[in-house]
Amino acid sequence: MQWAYFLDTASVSILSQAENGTSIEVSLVGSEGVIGIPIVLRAFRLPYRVVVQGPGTAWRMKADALRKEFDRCGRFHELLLNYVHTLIVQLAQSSACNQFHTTRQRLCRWLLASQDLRGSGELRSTQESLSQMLGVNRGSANQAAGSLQRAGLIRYHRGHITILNRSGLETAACECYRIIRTEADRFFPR
Amino acid sequence: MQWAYFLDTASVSILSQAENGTSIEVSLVGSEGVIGIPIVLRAFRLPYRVVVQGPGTAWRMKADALRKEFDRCGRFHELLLNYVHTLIVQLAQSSACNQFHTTRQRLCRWLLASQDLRGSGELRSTQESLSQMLGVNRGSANQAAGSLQRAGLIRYHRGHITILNRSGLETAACECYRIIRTEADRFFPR
DNA sequence: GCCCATATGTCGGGTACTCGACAGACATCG
DNA sequence: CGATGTCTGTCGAGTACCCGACATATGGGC
Repeated sequence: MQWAYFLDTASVSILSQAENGTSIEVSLVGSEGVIGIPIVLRAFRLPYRVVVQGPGTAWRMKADALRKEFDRCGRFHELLLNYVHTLIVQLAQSSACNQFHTTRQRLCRWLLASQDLRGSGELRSTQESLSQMLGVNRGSANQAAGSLQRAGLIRYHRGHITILNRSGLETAACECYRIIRTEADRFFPR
Repeated sequence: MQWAYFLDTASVSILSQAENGTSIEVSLVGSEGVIGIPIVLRAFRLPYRVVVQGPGTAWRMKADALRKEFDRCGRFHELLLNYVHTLIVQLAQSSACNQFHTTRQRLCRWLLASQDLRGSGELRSTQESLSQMLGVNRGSANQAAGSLQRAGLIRYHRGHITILNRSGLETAACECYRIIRTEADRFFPR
């Protein structure tokens, strides 16, 4: 890890790949987050893949500079620690969510989080890549997406997803979206 | 949060409770860990329950003192950050594990981690509490535990579990145990 | 020795999801 | 225009797990 990235309009997925080749998104990072937390935690590596979700801009910073500024224990230190806290809550909640909630509920959560990060109801993702984010079979992703489209919550076509009814999605999502969002808003209000 | 706890012989589960009342363990903390990370992250609360697994000892430290010592950015600062890194990996891996692996595999992982933390192959846990740790139905926990007992890997009786064949458990567990363990050993070798 | 709370075993119906496969719809490019 | 690769819809067999219920076994307390 030579650089840390502060995302501007880009959003980034952190993916875990299982031994059988399937993958699942463990964290979705946007402008309130940082790619490179292991640098400040003195770990310098992370056993996961980082995938940029689409075109967008970011700033980068040398790992050494990041650590030096962090170690001054000023406002930068505090902000990064706050982000680490929201990351921990995001990870813990995802863990429970994967165990308890249906693919449909989790898809709603992903769509809402993606809209938050990209600041737009227009998303780019095929059902194939959706299934890799959610860690499910493509057929299951198709069922969930089709169900949301029939309910009028989203519309999609060849890799282009449009969110039509955000509050409807919030109702159809599990509580995990709200829990993660509440914790993030404490430190990074919009 | 008034106190942070440094565990000695105790082990502690951090549980997430879903709205339907079911629960799942999101983190298992032992002597290499700390209860109270939100204090140093300036969050001071965490939306999860903390449950002590059994009798054991720990030291405690006032929240203010913890934060002050942390902010000196010395060795204590570094050690806590290292633990935060291992916590992040533990959470991310659990998230993937819950999605991909069977109850039997996950039970093996939990037994191995518990043995590591308690330093003993004698564990106290009923199938009911096992099911709450794994976030599954008690019937499923019963099936998984019965299968391991028939395979000669463990023996259990009325809330008392004995690990008979540790390497067999490692074979029957998913890769998640090894991944989490490897990351922890980097910073906290036994 | 008996009672009772606790722990474990089991069963059947139902559901969500997997896995592989195939077909149709669509956009792009030659 | 036709060919090709991508994206989406669907299907059937199989599996893991849920949920509630009930039965059995066990150990401690009276």
